[in-house]
Parts: sequence; structure tokens; C-alpha cells
Amino acid sequence: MRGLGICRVLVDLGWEEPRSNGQDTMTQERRSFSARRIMFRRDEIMSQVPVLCEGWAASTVQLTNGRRQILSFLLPGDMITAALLFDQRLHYSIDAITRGCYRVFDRAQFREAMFRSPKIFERILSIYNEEKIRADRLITDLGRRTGAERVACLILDLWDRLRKAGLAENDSIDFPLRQTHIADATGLTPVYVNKVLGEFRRSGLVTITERSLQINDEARLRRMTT
Amino acid sequence: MRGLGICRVLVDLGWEEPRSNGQDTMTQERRSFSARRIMFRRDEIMSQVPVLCEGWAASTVQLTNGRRQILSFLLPGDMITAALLFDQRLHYSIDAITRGCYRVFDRAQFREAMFRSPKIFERILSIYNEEKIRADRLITDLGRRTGAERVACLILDLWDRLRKAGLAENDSIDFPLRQTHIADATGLTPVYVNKVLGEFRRSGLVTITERSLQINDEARLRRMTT
DNA sequence: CGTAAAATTGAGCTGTCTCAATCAATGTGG
DNA sequence: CCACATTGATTGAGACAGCTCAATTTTACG
Repeated sequence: MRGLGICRVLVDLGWEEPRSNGQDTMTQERRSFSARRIMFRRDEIMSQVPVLCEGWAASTVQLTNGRRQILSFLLPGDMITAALLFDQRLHYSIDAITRGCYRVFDRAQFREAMFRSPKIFERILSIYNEEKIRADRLITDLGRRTGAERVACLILDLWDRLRKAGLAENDSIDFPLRQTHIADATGLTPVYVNKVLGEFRRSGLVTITERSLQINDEARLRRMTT
Repeated sequence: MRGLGICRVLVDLGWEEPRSNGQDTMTQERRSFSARRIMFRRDEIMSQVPVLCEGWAASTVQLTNGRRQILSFLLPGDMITAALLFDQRLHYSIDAITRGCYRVFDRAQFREAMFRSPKIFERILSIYNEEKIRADRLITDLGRRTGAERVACLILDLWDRLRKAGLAENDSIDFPLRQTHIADATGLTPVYVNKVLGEFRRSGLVTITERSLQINDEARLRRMTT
């Protein structure tokens, strides 16, 4: 249970106890969402900043011809985006992947905390920096890597993030993504993703069951991403 | 000459007069760089924040197998990246495209200004937001657009940025990019970029001469990017 | 148990790449 | 001011990674 149901960001800010023991002043009500629902729409004006407590989501962009790109996956504990602290307009949609719940916090509240404490200021900005670094990495993945490499990068990225958040079992992680999600995140086709994953599985790299992913040969997988 | 030689960011901050009339207290010496030089290396620890005054540069990532990706182009007046205000480590290299010059400013000086004035704070963060928005757009370009579309997006993006910075002639812009740069920015091959540009030229979309680009049919070009 | 969503597989097809050669432009040293 | 060297642009032929279309099987779930 460790790590589930609490929002890492808020713990970092000291707004929530690691072992959440009930009501504290900052606790907002949880809003729940169901799988495959659009949570927020592109260009929506957000007066508050949502933070995921449980479940997975994705920031997505829809092109006119139906093509879809996933910009990033949002894991339990993630703020939708730190950009909302500085810009009210959401520049992409947020789509739920699983069901889950989130809380919302006042931008003003967040910002006040930032100005009050340099440590919180640094923390928030480093969260935003991480978003940017991950975006830059995705750019080079999409621009200069083959399909198989991209899928490997994605798996390892999720692996590392979940691990760091304490959301990984020993050698496997919760993995609710459909192959369509992987396709939209890697700029590939569901059919092709299926072939890549089939290769991975057949060569003993990973084991994917309905809702979990196990990495059998991390070294080899990582070698694909260098 | 308008707009050349002064750094937009600094004007925005009130650190430099729009019509630069000599020495003021904030003016640092200009450092010049020559074309095709690596200006800063990935993972370099930057104690200061460089701002481009003249010339073009690019933030680039090199993969081990020689593949290269350009994350963004830096135009006259651009800060290398606002991320340097919050994180000393540069996460990619900066390569000069043309020759030009830049100035450096103390991170501390910048940050102090941010804390002193909420307006400057907003301004800096909105610069960072723009970087992030452009990165997100590039992700969807690379993930979900054809080669021709990507090139069109790139041209229009540069066009719009130069225009906004007051660095465009009536209908043409200074365009020092080699086809290799376009290839590395769009995730394509120089050979293929050449073919795409050939198409564009032959169909009367754009006219490219040695160092300038002219858009002949903006509407059609923009239609490719929707 | 039936139905809808997701995964899998196969057969072509095409956008983009690789390789390679040629040509144009620019800069450099003598 | 010329000859050469270097960098970039152009073009063609063939190859292949990844796509489309379409059919089939598996899984989830009310």
C-alpha cells in the first residue's frame, strides 16, 4: 500500500503526511474519474491545479485527421502539469487511462507557498524542469530512434518513474497501458507496436500480462536506449 | 537594424534600453562565437545564463550512433534556456549555426529580479512556458506528421518567431539554416529534406536563396500544418 | 453467455532511408 | 587573383522500416 493514495507532490510540500491519517487543513475532497474518460479538455481555463492521487492518465493532442499524440503519461502522485501554476490555460487534453481520483488545489495557495519558502520554490521548479527534460528526451526518441528503441525507452522511463515513486514490486510494475497508448506515445501504429512487443516477449526481454509488466533482461533493454 | 544587437529578454526586464545608447550598469561584455562551433557542452555546469544577441544557434542532442536531434533553434534575443535559472546543469549542447555574440548574466541577478518584481517573475516563467509549449508541439510533429508536414511546421514556426521579434522583412526572413539543420530538427535525412524542399520550391510554396527564405503561399503552407 | 474492446497475424504498399555519384558554392593559402 | 579544399545541394536507384487493410482470435465484462 505504501505510496498509494497519497500525492507525492503534497508530501514534498509538507501539505500531507506520508502516512495519511485523516483530515488536515489542506486536504481537499477527492474527485474520482473513470477509465477512458476525457478529464480536461485542451484550452480549458483551469483555476485550480489537479494532482493525481490514484490511477493513470495521459496528456494528449488530437490532430484534425484523427492522429493522436500522447505527450506524457501521468502516474499516481503527479501534478497534471506544473505549467498550470504559471499559465491558466491547459495546452493539451488530459485523458484518463484507468479509473482513479485526483484532488485540486488553488493556484494561489500553491504560489503563496512558493513565495513563502525558497525550498518549495525550488521543488516546484524542479518538477517543472523534470517535465521539460522528459519532453526533450521524447523529442529525440521520436526524431532519431527506431520503433523498437522507442518502445524500450518508454518502458524503461515508466519503470524508472514508478520505481522512484515506490510504486514498483520487486521486478514488475503495474501496467495498465493498452497497445494503443504505447502507439500514441511512440508515434507508431498499434499494429506495429504489437509486432515490437511480440519480438520483445519472444526474445525474453519482458513479460507482459494483462495488467503488469515484468522486465526480464534490464541490461539488454537499457542497451537499446543508449 | 531594428531589433538587431539587443536582447529582447533584457529589454523586457528593463535591463536594457530598446535603443541601446551605450553603457548602462547591467551591460556585460559581449562574447562572440563563430559559425558551426560548439558553444556549450551537454552537462556543463553553468554559473551564468547566456543570452543570444546576434546569430543563430541550436540546442542539440547527440546519440551514440552519430544520430543527432535538434531540440530547438535559438534566435537573436533568445535566452539559451530559462531552465538555467532553476537548474545549473545544461541538459543538451548548444551549437552555433551562424557566427554571432551573446552576453552572460548572473543567475543570482536574474533570480533576485524575479523575486523583487512579480511582473518579471511572470515574464520569465512565461518564457519558460513558451519553451515547453514549443517542445510539446515538436513532439506531436515528430510523432504524427509526415516529412513534408514537419518541414512546413518548422518553416512557419521560425517565420512566426522572427516576425514576432521584428526580425522579418516584408515577406522574407533571414534563413541561415543548412538542409542538415532542417533534417536534424525534423527527424529526417538531409537527402529527404532536399526532396521535400525541392517539391515546395517547384510547387511555388517558398523561395529559398542562399541566406533568405520567402513564403509565397502562406495559406497553403499553413493548411499543411493543421 | 453474449458483446465489445483489445490483441494478433498476414499480405501488400509506401514514405523515408542508404549509398553513391555529381555539381555548385564558398573560403583559403600562396 | 587563381587553384584547391571543404562544405553543402542535388539526383537516382534500390532497400526496408513501418504503414494500411483486413481477417481472426483472445480477453474483459455486464
